[in-house]
Amino acid sequence: MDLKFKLIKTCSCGGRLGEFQTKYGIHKTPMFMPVGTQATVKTLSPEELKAAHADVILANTYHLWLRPGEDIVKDSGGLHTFMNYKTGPILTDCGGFQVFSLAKPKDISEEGVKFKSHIDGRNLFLTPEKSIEIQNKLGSDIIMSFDECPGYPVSHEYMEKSVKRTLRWAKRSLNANKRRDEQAQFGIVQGGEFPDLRKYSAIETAKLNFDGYSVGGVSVGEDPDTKLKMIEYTTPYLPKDKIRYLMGVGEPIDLIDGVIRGIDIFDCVLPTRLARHGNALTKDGRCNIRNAKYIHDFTPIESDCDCYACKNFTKSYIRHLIVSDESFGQRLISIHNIRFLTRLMEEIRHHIEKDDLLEFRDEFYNRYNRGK
RNA sequence: GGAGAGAUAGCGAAGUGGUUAAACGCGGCAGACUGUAAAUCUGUUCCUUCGGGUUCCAUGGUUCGAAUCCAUGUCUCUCCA
Repeated sequence: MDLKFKLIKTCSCGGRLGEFQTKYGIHKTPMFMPVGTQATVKTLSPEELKAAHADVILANTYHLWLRPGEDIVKDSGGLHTFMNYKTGPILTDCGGFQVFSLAKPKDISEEGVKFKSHIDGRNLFLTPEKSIEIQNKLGSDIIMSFDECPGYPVSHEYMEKSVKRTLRWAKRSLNANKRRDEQAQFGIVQGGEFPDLRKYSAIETAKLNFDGYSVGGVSVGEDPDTKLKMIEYTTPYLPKDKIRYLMGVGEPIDLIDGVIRGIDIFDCVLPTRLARHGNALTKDGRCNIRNAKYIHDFTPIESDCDCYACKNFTKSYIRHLIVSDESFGQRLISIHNIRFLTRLMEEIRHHIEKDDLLEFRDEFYNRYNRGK
């Protein structure tokens, strides 16, 4: 499916203002996508996601393959129907990251990856073809090619081998997609911290003519400077008329820095995971709502935030819920954190338009880190 | 009135002569979290001017040494009248 990505403006610092189209409408970039691995953005209903201005959301091939099984989702009418998410597109990740993050042993060969189920320990074999077949059955709007996500650090020698294999897997993933007309497909660039490999991976992946390109292998344990370099080594070699997707990055300042380096869309578990652990994102940095200093704080998490949590509840109350292990507290902070990031993206788009994104970046950075 | 059982740090609960300032859990106080094996994980939790000080109901005793043994007292629980 052609996403009809339109690059509206590139600001002087490199930030891109754009939009793309799906049957759900026009989607503005830069954009943040919340993660709903198991066909649910944890603790949130589709209505709450919409209210938090979530647009595209993620789901995961690996998890849904194991449970409930892609055929169940298909029989239900597809992922949108299964989870009743009707207001925006769904992107499915390919399962490559799970091969990286799940416990060993794993055995990576040309054919695919042998590893063990985290649920019952049974042997699994995931290949590019299998990943795409599952994603075809899930019926997401954007699917990801199967890649290897090496950790950090990894030797240049290994990374080169891995990048070339991921490239071969990208071709196989493309050939395996039986629903290209309905499901857009992205390729994933790897290459770790190595400029030559990032460049090679970007150029060669771009030759395959995907509908968009991901920067993968980021946020796998590297330091902040290296993370930015990984992006800088990649985006110059990606086609300008296609979406660039930075996978797994969601720290507010990283989103701005990513946009400055030419990224259009992001996904991350951070806002929802932090929320479940009692951390609210604010312009003044993270707010650990469990802290005793909020016991008597009857103000909202952020007074200028338009989310349901901030419009209706105080820090004192939300703290009480979190400390008491009440799920409503996790839900309220999840709503806020997602809205915080969607609002941040709105601001980023605004500042690309005004062409003062770098100034905004510095202001945001200073305020966000002032308490530290 | 009689017979048993017990009292350990904020709470619950180990520990029956030294390596015990006292396991473990909860609670408290903080921290981490980046394509979700995460409503998870980590640190810390008697006082301290960091030298040390004072602890296991109370008091007295035995011992080189006691939360641990003995005596008395106080309180709590169970059962029988």
